[in-house]
Amino acid sequence: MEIPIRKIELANPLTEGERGALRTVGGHEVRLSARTDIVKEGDAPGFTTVLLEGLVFRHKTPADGHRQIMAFHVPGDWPDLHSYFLPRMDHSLTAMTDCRVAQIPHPRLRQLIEEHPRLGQLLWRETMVDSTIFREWVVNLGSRDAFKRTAHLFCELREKMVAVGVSDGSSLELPMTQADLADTVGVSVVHMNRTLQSLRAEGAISLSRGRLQIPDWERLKQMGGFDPAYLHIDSEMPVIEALLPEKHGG
Amino acid sequence: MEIPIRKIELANPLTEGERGALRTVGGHEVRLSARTDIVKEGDAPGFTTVLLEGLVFRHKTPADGHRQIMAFHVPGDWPDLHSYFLPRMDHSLTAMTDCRVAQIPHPRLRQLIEEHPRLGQLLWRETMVDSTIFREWVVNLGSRDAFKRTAHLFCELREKMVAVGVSDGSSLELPMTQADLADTVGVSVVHMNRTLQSLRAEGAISLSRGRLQIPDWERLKQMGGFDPAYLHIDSEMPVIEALLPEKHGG
DNA sequence: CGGGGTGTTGACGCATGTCAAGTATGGTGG
DNA sequence: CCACCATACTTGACATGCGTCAACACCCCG
Repeated sequence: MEIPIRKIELANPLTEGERGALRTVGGHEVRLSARTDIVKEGDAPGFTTVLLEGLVFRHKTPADGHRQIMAFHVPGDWPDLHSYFLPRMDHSLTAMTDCRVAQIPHPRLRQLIEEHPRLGQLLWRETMVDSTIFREWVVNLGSRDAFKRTAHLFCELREKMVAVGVSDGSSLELPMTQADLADTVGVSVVHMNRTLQSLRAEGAISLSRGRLQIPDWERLKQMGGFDPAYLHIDSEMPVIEALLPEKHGG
Repeated sequence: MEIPIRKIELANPLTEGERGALRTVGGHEVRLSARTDIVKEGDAPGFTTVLLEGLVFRHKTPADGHRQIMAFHVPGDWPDLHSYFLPRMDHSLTAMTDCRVAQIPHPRLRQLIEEHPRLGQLLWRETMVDSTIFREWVVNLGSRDAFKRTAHLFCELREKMVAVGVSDGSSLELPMTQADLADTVGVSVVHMNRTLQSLRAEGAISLSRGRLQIPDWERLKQMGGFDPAYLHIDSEMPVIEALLPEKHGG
């Protein structure tokens, strides 16, 4: 089991010791078929999940309303890391495609963080990037119409997938239904259908058989009012240098 | 300058050493008048802000759209802690009322975290709670109508204010305009005005001269479909016990 | 006493929801 | 290979939540 480090390393290169620690952190690897729950709202899982392969999403169905999807995750993400500090899940985590995940027991995670404090800080940074993305979703849902919201979502998915190397930027594997998209963007299925037709008519995308094609990336970006800064994909993390083992050891 | 620990301690009591470290962390105390920016989108502040007194909010105005308010913060919150790892601000932080804040230079923060790793973890936990709140805002904006969204917002503000002791639960000081509320809930000013009238007509609230009255808390909660679990106000943080200095020292 | 920000109201239009009836599409069993 | 079914997608007609515009009322502050 090899935990993907590509995404973490975008912020700061790992040392050999840190890579080794991740390699030997333990936990089991699990294969899941599409549409199965990994953890459910209300659960208190004793482990943290690292996505190795596939696409997963987080969602919640409030008592009074409809299901809302709140995040999609790509390989290298730790989508329920918060369960380490906030044991009770306030939403569910479900596989969108067939997936491979690593499940790291919390005690192992604690050991990892204690022995490699810089890894802890890199994960903390991941938590903050996650938070930034949710804020952008708030902006998206609160201030844009269905057309822009949908374009923006596709932009985000593309950038995240390109960053971890599962897309070349011109097309992505997106095996979700229009109902899934509707519950993400906060519109009805019927309206999502019409929104997708507009996007197609504008030549911004084509979407069929689970694959999204992006013939004109600049155009799609412009339609969604997309500014990738919030993803912090290549932003530096200056303060952590001081914790590098090399700095202490010589 | 006394950094409020009440909120942090809800998760886990602090040791005397940790309290002392917070007390002597340094940085200056600053007074701000209402409606002044603390940090702006695009800034790379060299410090982290702790709110000591007052109400602040975070917001962003995308190039193509309207201002979106994405968070309100109460005393004890660290609203721009992320600037420690993600230097470039992707949104602005502004005082809603006259405020007192502490500005802790990042190097001091690093020192604090290195010397008191458990404090670092408690702050990491705060980051996760923050993230949880943004997710709930996504649910709120994506799956509820203006009436419920507004009721839900008031519920959240009440609970946060009660938790840190600036409200008794029956009324709160909320000196924001209807335009502010509209930009939070993602509706127009006119519609917010009508929504507030409905809430008043239902007897759920009254709002005037900057004060929100909540005559029937249970009713308001029910109208907003509000479940306070996501605030994690009194949830435990079990894994951190092991880092308590007492456990090591005896 | 005047003026700017804030709150309120009505008329009207558009984005989006709901309902209902289809048409593809893909998987399964005979 | 076909018949069948369930699920997804699509379309039209209509209802409604919400936005926009414009006018006016209120209120604090100078």
